[in-house]
Amino acid sequence: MDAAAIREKLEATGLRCTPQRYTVMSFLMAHHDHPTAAEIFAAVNTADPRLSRATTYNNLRDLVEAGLVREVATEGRAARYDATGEQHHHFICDRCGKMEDIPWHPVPSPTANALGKRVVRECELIIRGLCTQCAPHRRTTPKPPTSKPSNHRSHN
Amino acid sequence: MDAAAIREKLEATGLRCTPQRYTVMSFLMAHHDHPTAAEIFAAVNTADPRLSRATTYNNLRDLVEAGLVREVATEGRAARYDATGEQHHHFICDRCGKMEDIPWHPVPSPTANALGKRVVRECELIIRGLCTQCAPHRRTTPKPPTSKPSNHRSHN
DNA sequence: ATGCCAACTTAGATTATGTCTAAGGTGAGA
DNA sequence: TCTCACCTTAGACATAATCTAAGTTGGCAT
Repeated sequence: MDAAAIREKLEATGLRCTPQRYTVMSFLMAHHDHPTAAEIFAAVNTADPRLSRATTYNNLRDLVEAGLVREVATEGRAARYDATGEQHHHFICDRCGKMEDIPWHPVPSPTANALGKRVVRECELIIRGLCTQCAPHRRTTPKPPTSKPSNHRSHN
Repeated sequence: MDAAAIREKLEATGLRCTPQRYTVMSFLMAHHDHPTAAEIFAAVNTADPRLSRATTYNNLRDLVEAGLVREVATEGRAARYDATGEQHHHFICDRCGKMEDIPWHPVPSPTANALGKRVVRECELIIRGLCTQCAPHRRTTPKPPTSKPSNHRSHN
């Protein structure tokens, strides 16, 4: 997506297209691996050292409120973001914690009975299991290369 | 579930049934509202002041690793826990952020094609929308009583 | 029975993540 | 050209989680 399109997207929601905001939005649209706020900050701050941490967080919040970006639900402590393009499901690896996108397919909503007066906007699937890299190992060595540290209580 | 049953559950996974661990497990089995680690600590520490914060976190991690407890995926920053009893889906309110359980119903796994070599353990639904309390309001006042603070950049 | 050792607990320090404060910059429209 | 709302910023602060180093406990080998 080109610059003008991003600008339009932002302005359509009432947000000014500042250089900082543009940079954050543009980064998110180019990275579909659910970066954390810290990762986004590191990347955009390297690209443009003017961009401060507070601004990164402010802009992420603004973009989420505007509906241009979503905060994905994960077990980790750091919030992860995703420029809402096409909808997709998520796969979370039990062993390495990695989160991957799974192509969208519609899922059945619970019965009206189970939902009561709740109003449903969307239904997303969280699939758990072993990712392509971890599946062959099954339950051998505890953790693969880059992952959640997970250093249990290794004690002394 | 009585004390002996909890003890057996713990010992079946190789964990000692210490008073502290028992207290944490027992609390989680009695509360199905996805308490945060901080809430769990506050509750168990009040019940038994010997129980320290580090121990609460250590035990939660041990229980999760043992598969007796799960850490639920949420957008919030604090991890939330759930004693794995019967499976259920989750509903997250867009407006107040509350997470509620939805009775289980089986959901279709994605096609083998979309999954590749991944091994699926379970599929959980995350349903988003407006909860019973928030639905009537639709998009009127920004937030209900007890919720995510959400105090945007209110500035000066 | 005793001593060992791994599992466990603990208080407090430390790290990681996110938010707030107070000040200043920017630009569209009066 | 003034103004005011919107925006950015550095750094202080708050919150959530983990680590450290020391002590406790209990099963078990001797």
